[in-house]
Amino acid sequence: MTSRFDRLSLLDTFVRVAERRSLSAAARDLDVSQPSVSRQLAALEARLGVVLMRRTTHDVTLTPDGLDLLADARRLIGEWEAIEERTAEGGTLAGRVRVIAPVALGQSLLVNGTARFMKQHPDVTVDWQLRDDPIRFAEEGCDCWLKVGPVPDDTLVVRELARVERLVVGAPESLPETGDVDLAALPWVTLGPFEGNRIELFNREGVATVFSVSPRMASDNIFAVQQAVRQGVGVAILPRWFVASALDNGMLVDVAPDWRAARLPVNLALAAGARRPARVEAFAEYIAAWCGDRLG
Amino acid sequence: MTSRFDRLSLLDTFVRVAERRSLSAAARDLDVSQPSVSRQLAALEARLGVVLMRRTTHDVTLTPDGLDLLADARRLIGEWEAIEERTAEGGTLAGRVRVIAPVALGQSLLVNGTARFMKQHPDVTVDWQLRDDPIRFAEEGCDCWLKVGPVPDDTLVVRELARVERLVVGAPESLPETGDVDLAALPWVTLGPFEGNRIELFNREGVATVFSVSPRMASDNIFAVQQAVRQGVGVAILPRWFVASALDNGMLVDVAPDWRAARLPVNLALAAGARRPARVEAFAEYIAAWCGDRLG
DNA sequence: AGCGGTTACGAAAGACGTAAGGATG
DNA sequence: CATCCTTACGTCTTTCGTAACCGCT
Repeated sequence: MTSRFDRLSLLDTFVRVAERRSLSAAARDLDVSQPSVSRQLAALEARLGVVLMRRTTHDVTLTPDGLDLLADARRLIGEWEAIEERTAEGGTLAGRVRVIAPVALGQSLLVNGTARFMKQHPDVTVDWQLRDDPIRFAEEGCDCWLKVGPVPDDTLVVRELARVERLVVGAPESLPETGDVDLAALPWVTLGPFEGNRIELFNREGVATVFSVSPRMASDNIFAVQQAVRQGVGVAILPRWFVASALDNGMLVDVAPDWRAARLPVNLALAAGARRPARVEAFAEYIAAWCGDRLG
Repeated sequence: MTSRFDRLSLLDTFVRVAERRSLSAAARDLDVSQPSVSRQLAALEARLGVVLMRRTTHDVTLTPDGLDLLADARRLIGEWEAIEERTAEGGTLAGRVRVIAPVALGQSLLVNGTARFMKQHPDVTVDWQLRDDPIRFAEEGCDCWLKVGPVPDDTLVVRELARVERLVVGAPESLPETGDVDLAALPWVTLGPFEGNRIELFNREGVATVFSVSPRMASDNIFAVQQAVRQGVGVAILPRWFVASALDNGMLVDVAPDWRAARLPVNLALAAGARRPARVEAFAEYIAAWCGDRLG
């Protein structure tokens, strides 16, 4: 009756099965027999008095109870790992860190920026997923979520990395030579998630100016917007970190040096446990420093 | 080599031994043989690669590593309990909640106030420790810490329950009959931890008045101060909740209705885990509501 | 000398893997 | 019908309690 299974191992198998959606696959991962996984799962369900997974022969799906457990299980496992790692101090970091980040931020800045981290910690695997859709953190098995704008999940610990400066840029040849430009009269290219047709800018004193535009082009992809601007389609609001080199080499110009769009916060979110595995803490620390330097 | 011990049980025994400062006592508590405890402790130490406790024949003391582990171990155990309780929903709460609270707050308000909670949850034991010294939360095995003033421990989650109103009270017969009193000229009784010889009061507009007094009496005990005031030794600054009934029945009067001392925050602190056992959450919720009603 | 922690040993319990059974797409 | 999960069974590992041993006050 008293299952002498290690409760943390039980959670571990549970998480593995949930991730692989298969008992057999989890068994291979964990290097045990498949019946063993089956028994452990059954034992966990018996212990909690709840059905965690609905098994059909060709798929395994979490019940609502299972979904609830998933986040807690991952956290508990992580906290145990943190304990083991802390006492075995000085040891080299190892394991996998799963990161979700916005496409734009990830493919240019972040992935490049982690090269040094990867060299420093050769046994750590970083698994990047670049996507812009809001995620259900708890269900993803994600260790570290980077997001532009507020993080809509109060089960997470959020740290603001930077507030990115955004400015109006255009291709130099497509702009009037006169110093003063009528921003509202220019053709605009807008970046989907952040602007509608309403542009709001602030000068150094914090005074706002608002005007409507009917964009010549709109896209949810920041690279597409930049390309369009370079080719003279119009002007756009883009983050400074993204256009810094283009500004330096003259491909783009700061159309309205006195005006800036509201700064957008870049946040880093971690699961809310009291402790996290050392590899996760180290990665978060590293990426925070990197972003602070580059985006601030 | 592969210790098949349940890691959470290992932590549980470790905590028990730390609390009882004895392997034998812990064994009795846990209803296992004493050698079993010895083995589990050894297994945990082997697993973490650290000596957790220094055992002499008549005492067991934690090493620094052991001290570090203690808080984490308690948290992990609590979080597992939270998992078990959440799934076994609707179940009746059980177990022990250890509370540390200031003497004054505890012996009058709090302990009385929990009567209904105790009735609602007959299987929950509440273990009150009333003391005013700052505690090392992590080492105490405390679930819930009530404190007046800021909580100097960033490993805790703090919730402000109330900001208590404090007013100048005196015994009616010992006061001049005239409406206007010169507060600085009255004899004072001061409450140790909160006042020195410098009294600062605010009127409704938030304007401050400061004056020095040389107290006729000083004490760190709020009951002693109240007694002295009632017997006409002098006036004192006391919290409204504490003197409310004395004000109602005329034993004390509000000496300076236009002036109030700065409100003192009453905080509730819990260990910072993502989840806590249901009994702890329930207790915290209850005591917070109670204090909000009575102290606000 | 007594109390308390560790080590030794036999016994019992439980978890594992292999193999058979059953359900589903 | 093939795949995947569950149940059955025998083996083996591991933990448990009892008992002897050792150290400290």
